[in-house]
Amino acid sequence: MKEELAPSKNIRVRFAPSPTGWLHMGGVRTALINYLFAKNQKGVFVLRVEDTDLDRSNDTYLKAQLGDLQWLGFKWDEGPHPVTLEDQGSYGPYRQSQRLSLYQGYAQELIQSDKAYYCFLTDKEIEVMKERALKNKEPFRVESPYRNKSLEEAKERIKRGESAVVRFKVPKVKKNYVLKDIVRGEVCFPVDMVGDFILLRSSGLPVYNFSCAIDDYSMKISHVFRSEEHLANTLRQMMIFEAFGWPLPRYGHLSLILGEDRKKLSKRHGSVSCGEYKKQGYLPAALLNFLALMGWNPKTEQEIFSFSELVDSFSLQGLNPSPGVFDKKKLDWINGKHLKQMKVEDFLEKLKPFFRKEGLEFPQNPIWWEKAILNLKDTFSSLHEAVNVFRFLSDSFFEVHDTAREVLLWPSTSSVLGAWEGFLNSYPQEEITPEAFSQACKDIQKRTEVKGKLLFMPIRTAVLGRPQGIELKAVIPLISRKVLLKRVSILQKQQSHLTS
RNA sequence: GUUCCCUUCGUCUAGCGGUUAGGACAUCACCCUUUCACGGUGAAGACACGGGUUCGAUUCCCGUAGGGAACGCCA
Repeated sequence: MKEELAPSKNIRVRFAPSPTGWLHMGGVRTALINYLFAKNQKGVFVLRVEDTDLDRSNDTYLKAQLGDLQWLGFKWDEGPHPVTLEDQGSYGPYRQSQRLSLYQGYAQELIQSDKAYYCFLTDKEIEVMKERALKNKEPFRVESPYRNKSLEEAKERIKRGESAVVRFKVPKVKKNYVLKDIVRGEVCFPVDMVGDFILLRSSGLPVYNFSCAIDDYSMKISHVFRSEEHLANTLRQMMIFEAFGWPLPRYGHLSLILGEDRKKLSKRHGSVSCGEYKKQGYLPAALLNFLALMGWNPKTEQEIFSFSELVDSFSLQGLNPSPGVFDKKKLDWINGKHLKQMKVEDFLEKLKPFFRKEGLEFPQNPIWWEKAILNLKDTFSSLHEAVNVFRFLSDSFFEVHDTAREVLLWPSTSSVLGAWEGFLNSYPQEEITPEAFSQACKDIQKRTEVKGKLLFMPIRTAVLGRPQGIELKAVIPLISRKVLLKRVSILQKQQSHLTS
């Protein structure tokens, strides 16, 4: 049964990425749920860096992840500054690599109280044990012969230069550990589910389960939301908390995000990093909206949420234990909805970096922009799509698309183009109004006796370079007469080339 | 293999003993549109199976099946 949470002060949650790669969508969802809970409860959101794997962690990844988190709109109350990496908050340092002496001290405490021991098993010896277990179809668990050796003996070996890890002495007395999970209710683990796991590596660096437990305690973390794959780790961490006699934080294990093949979302499913979605033109608010709706339900029929609406409506009861498949189509839809709700100036702001990247140039005139975005905004479902549409408005861009070929071969096309050119030449202003354009179409139709798609497709091709696409009435006022003339003449040249 | 988790339309989900099983994405049709899209209307589409408990199970319990995850000196 799910347990109701008593309202509690001092809510402190954390998101604890490890800087060994780019920020992953699963990570974003974990961060989001933690954040929503913290902020909904007026609690503290801590960002802790789990960089005890020195070989794989680096500052490039760390900065990229913090940057992405910031881009998404997360603000952490405590943790490293996104640019300088300088710690902010009174429970620091927030990078585990800077807390090593803390872990070593606690490890000593466990060793002294006989709850942990030095183990001298080599990789090779463990490998042999594993193979034997596999052969006998037994579950593999490390059974260290050093578990019951005296501390004096161990110290003697270390003095001689042997390298040792510190293993936790998993208690053999208790039968089961019961976790009261916020999203799954009671989860029961048998003690022998895990063997004596490593606390400290031979290098003296802590392993995830140890540093995580120590830090959740010492940073006074009240609630931990993390993905379901950590369930077995939680058992280990519960044991560590028990060994120290510390009160356990509340845990909530979030359902996994799956790819279309129902396997854990990973690189082979395509885009999984936050940065890729950013690059593709998704809005941060849309990404968060989409992710929030996987595994969480607002209990209303609302589907489109701003970040702050998400914070306001969040509740633990909406959390769902079953895994969910990442549906990009739905993301696209949500993104489109967010795009349509955007103010013109915000929209332009989001679009600018994409224009820069594509090398597109546009009039500086703000009135032009206002009109352009207003006319076209509702047809986009992503910024990427928007850029592709705006491309047609750029003075410097005109390309005759392959699909125009057929149109150019129609016998009536040449007279339509001629009439269109004639209209442009005689039009007294640079900016053509939608009304003038409609009238022009009627005139051309009357003069050439061509109508329907035979009329409109050549004109659209003369404007956009292709017979299909954006509505002409919306787009004509945004392109100057001069540019339109240039485009017709290019097309006419191609046409005569093609037909001769 | 062992342990743990999960199971309502193709997908995300509502449902917390009595419902015509609700919504959304996607799909299809129609409307709007002198194209594409947007938008609008509508259609089709689900309780994995077998036992209990109960007057009554999608809902509670137990099995079975299926799927997933974890079993590192990764996190």
